[in-house]
Amino acid sequence: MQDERPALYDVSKYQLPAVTVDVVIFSLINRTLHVLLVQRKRWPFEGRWAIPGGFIRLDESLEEAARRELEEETGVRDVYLEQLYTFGDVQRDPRHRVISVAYIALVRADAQTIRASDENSDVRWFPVDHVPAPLAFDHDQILAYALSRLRSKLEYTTLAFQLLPELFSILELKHIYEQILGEKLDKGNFYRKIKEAGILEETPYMREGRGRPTRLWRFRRDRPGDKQFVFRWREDRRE
Amino acid sequence: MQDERPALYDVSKYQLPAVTVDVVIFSLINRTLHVLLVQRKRWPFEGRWAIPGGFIRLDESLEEAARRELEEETGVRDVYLEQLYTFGDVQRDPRHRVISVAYIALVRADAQTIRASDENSDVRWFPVDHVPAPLAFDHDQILAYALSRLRSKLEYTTLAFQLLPELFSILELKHIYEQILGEKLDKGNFYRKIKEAGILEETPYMREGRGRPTRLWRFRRDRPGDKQFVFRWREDRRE
DNA sequence: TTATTTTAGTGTATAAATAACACTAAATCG
DNA sequence: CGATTTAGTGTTATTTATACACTAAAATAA
Repeated sequence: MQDERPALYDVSKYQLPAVTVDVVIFSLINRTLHVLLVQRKRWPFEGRWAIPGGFIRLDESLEEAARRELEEETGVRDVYLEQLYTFGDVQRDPRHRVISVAYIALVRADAQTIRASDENSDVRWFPVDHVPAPLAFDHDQILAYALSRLRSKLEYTTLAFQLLPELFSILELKHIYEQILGEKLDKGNFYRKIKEAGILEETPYMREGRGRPTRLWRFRRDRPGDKQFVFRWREDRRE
Repeated sequence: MQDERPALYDVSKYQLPAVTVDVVIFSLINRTLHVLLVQRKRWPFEGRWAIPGGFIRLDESLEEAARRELEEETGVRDVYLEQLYTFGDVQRDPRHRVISVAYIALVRADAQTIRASDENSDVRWFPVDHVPAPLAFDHDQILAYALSRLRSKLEYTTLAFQLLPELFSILELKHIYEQILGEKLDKGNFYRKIKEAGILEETPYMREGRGRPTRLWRFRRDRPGDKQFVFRWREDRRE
């Protein structure tokens, strides 16, 4: 118990579980939150859709494995990535004991280098409220947890910006919040809060549409470290 | 990539990392937040203090492993347990690739069945701001993260109650908040908020001390499911 | 060419939550 | 029996949230 780790030669004495890294990849497509799923071709759960993932290699960290997986599936580098939770129930995979470290990735709307475009692909984007349930393994549970984490972090982090392109309007940002929180927000209050937060940088650009043109903004990465960002929309949330 | 999991016989083709479960065990001792550490007896990090942990067995879930570990170290069952984070840097253990799933446990002040009492033990409680740093492996990092999680969850969960005995005074509860948050709270505002939250149940008991005796309360587990518990002391926190 | 529709953006009155701090209460201590 | 100690309540100013009405600038329709 004290010396809980065996010496090197001891490792072989233990039966080891397999470790995978699964990445719940979100993106905004047509103003709707989507998640990337892959279709399984073999037993178990043949034909079911699953969260993309793969075995960890001994020479890469968990996050490196997640980034590799992400790039393999989407071709995208340089995205927001965050560890979600580790799922380790004994029977989650019928073949072998598998422990899965789940990550969340947010891919920007304009970074669509993705090979998941055509209808017949075995890699596809699904709107988060229309996934082909049940998913393989315990992936319904993982997805549900990822969404819940997304919702709760939206309010006190700048996470929403990770889903937007470089330039965006304030109402587009509001739309993301509404998408993820699943509720309407007041326009005036949104404008006020987001401006007070001081995390937006005005650009000279406008976008024209049907009504009045809209100003485009960019996310200020260089935020003056002094005051912290808090952006709370509701009080009664938690994970 | 699509079929990211090999069939059963394939598992042996991969080199597998070892998986441990480490449990950061907190308790309140003499009104101060303490963490349980064990002293290593062998290389690597011989003599250094470490967060208790052990290898996962194939027939137990992650949480079961954490509970087993916890009971081995403290003799305590029935405690608050929550998964913290999974640490998997390649070089965190010099012997072998080890991925560690860290948990937080909160042990109630009155449940001191612990064999960590005497000074010469290799299992000991340390005040969280006086741990014998550096700890073994990356355990300084794990402990720091555990504390930060504890702080942020304190405000919107009933987590603090897990550290208190069955009966406690409101000022004792306030003291826990101050311990963990590391700042003084206003007495009047604390009384008001905790009472409005409706999570305390008054008991007929009092405790006598030097000044005016104090009323004892108990935590209401049977909270009427309707209104959610929010108990925020500061706005500018996150993890 | 003017009225209507559409989307963008601002302002304001009220309600609610928070923070600061002064006060009262019940016991022991000297 | 007054001072001290710890417990607990009350009051007010300030900040923040909420609801909702208003103005603005473009396209489109009459």
